[in-house]
Amino acid sequence: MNEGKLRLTKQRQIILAELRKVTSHPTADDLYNMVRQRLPKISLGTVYRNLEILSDNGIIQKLDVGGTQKRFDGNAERHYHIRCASCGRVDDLHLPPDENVEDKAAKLTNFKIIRHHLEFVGYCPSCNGGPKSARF
Amino acid sequence: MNEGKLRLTKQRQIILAELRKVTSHPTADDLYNMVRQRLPKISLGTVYRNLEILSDNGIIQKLDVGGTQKRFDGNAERHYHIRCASCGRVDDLHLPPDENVEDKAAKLTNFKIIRHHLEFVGYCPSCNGGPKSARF
DNA sequence: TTTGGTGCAAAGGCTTTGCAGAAAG
DNA sequence: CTTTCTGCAAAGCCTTTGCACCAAA
Repeated sequence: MNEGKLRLTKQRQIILAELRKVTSHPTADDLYNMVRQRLPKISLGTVYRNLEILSDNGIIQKLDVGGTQKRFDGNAERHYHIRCASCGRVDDLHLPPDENVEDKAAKLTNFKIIRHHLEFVGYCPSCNGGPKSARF
Repeated sequence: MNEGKLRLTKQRQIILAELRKVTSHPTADDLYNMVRQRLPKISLGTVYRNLEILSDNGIIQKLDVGGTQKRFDGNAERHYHIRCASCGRVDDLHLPPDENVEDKAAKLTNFKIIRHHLEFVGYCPSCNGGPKSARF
């Protein structure tokens, strides 16, 4: 975690700006390629470090929606996601967050609940026939 | 994926038996250590391969509940999970799966929905004071 | 037999980290 | 100035894979 104050470096500003431009929930590597168009000398390590810092501070969200890579969301508000089982694309789902569900869960466990995640898996419009039609 | 027929090898049977013994959602490495007590010569690669095959065939579930390692669940029925933000422990949550939520989501997207996952994050009884008291 | 499975070790893929120099405040 | 940040490269960690031998059916 990061205890000190954050500096507004060029790298940090551009990473955040690029992430906020899109709704595609890019991976760290995606962001690296996006940012590189404006800052060709930036390193992948810097992108990882900044994404970590920004999400630790609640400025962005780090998503773990399945797959091998983490994804990032420039929208820090609570919302749900849907992922394509075929191409991996992740979209926002504008379903109002269910507040009651945490109370219901609280009654069934001894955990102190902090938050919940709801993720849908399906086939996106481009992959719609199912897995076969989606492989190339 | 696996198209051929499955053989009932000693390794496969014991991996499945050990996984079904527990409700702790072990990682591949956890299982490796569990199985090694009965089959000392088994390799970690075999554990990974079998867990993959078993989950591809719907006999077990592979979980991606956050953190760096995947976890495995010997209970193939649909159910939700709760993870401790401090120690990483994952418990089952016996909240009845919400069937309606997939219909609601379907109206908001062009995806063909296959399934959904609901995961809670909190502090487990052992870590209950929050993150500070939980670090050793 | 035939064909899928195993053990071993190496390779892979994503992410983190040590370090010396650069830059923000 | 002081402290954080950056670029680079190496290291780390989890998982997958190639290969020769083994074993289930």
